[in-house]
Amino acid sequence: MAEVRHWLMKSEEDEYSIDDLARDGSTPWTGVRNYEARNLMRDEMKPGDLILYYHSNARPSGVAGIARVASKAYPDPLQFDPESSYHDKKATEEEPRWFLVDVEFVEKFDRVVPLAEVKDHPDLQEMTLVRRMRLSVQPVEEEEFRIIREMASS
DNA sequence: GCCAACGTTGGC
DNA sequence: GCCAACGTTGGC
Repeated sequence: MAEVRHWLMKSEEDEYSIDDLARDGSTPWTGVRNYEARNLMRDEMKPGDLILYYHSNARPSGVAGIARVASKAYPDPLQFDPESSYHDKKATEEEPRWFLVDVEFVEKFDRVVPLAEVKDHPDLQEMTLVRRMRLSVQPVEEEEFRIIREMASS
């Protein structure tokens, strides 16, 4: 079996929080409309990979828990839905443009690890979260994942 | 709510 | 194919 990889995925707390994921068990990660984020989901993620669940637009923003990749990549159904704000009229069933994976709940942290603490930690300076503000799906090193999980329980 | 960062679009 | 204008993300 291939090695488990680690990721970070952002969700606006008001839109879909770690509590929503805990309630639902799992959810299709709809609405990603950034090519780099799409490519990671489509080409790199596999079932069993672990995810830091990040709340954006929150008070404070930060890592709220852990989730897991629960499916292979498949086309985001909302791109075909004219009623959806995620509709993409250039996408067709034959040639989908946007892909997603299902994400399942693993655990909610006892406390959110705020972005400010991540930015302050000397061993987390290379994280995409610190260096590039606007990518909503991003790779995380195993060591970074471990450090943040530890920060949540201290 | 403001606004900086930065990805995307479209005119040329 | 450059790059200015535009739109969105997301911290604060």
